[in-house]
Amino acid sequence: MNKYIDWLEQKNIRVTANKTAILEVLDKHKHLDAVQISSILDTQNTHISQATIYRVIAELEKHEIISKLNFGNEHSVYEIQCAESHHDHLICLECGLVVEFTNEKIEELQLEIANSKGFSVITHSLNLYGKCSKCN
Amino acid sequence: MNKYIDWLEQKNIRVTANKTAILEVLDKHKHLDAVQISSILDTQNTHISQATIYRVIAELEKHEIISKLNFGNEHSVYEIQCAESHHDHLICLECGLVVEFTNEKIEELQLEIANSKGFSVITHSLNLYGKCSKCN
DNA sequence: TTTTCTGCAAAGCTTTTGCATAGCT
DNA sequence: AGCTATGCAAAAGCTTTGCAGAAAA
Repeated sequence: MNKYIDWLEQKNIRVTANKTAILEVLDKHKHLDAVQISSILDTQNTHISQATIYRVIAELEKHEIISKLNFGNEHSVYEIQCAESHHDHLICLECGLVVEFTNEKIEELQLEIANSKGFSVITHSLNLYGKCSKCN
Repeated sequence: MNKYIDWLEQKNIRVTANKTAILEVLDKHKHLDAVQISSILDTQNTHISQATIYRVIAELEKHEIISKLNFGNEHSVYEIQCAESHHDHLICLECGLVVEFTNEKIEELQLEIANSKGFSVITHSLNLYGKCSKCN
């Protein structure tokens, strides 16, 4: 509860029930798009207008409390970013399972490659698509 | 010219002027979305209805002649896939420059990671976002 | 009190679909 | 001839915006 309020206050964002409700949904069910967030809130009898959902998401993303991810063909999905370290994703194309991972060597190699092409890296996204152990 | 016809024939797709025109645009200007393809064709006095552009893109993607890419916030863009080996992308957040690269070690590490999580990898996408040498 | 947030309804964009005609093989 | 492709217009989705009233600091 207070966790979400803390995140907002740390970024000097006005605290409202809508914002904490959206953060709570995203914290419990990761990797949701705006429409899914809306649906889950409706299920919980916490209806929030779509306009507000989009506005809140945009603000949270701007302040780096949540981050936008692209998993292949679908729409962008969001996950909590603050209080979490960077990670990459393994996505099961069969059942949709998402597993997070980090790998130091890959991060290093990425910097080397960027360097060799004259790029400085600000961020990156690495998604591995395949089948999880259950779907194989 | 004939290159595009060959690609289509190899996949048993009916050859039409619209399809070869769209392939030609994508071959010359990489990483375009549907609207950009439409605009470029209009510039060349080769108007193709949007419905057709979307239908052709979908068919070309389904047959793996082109592939869809997500570069961060924007819409999906497309690039020629057939006759090109897999590669990853460095994207300049300032000027939009896209540089392609491949790295054997990263590919190997990806397989190792996936293995350790019980995943088999079908495909992957690795995008490095930053600033190119000109924009730094 | 002042600023920001919110809902509603409308508008904007991108993408998809139905249907009749045109084009490829 | 038979099957697929195409254009047009309409529909469907998702996202954004204007505005007036509500809530937070």
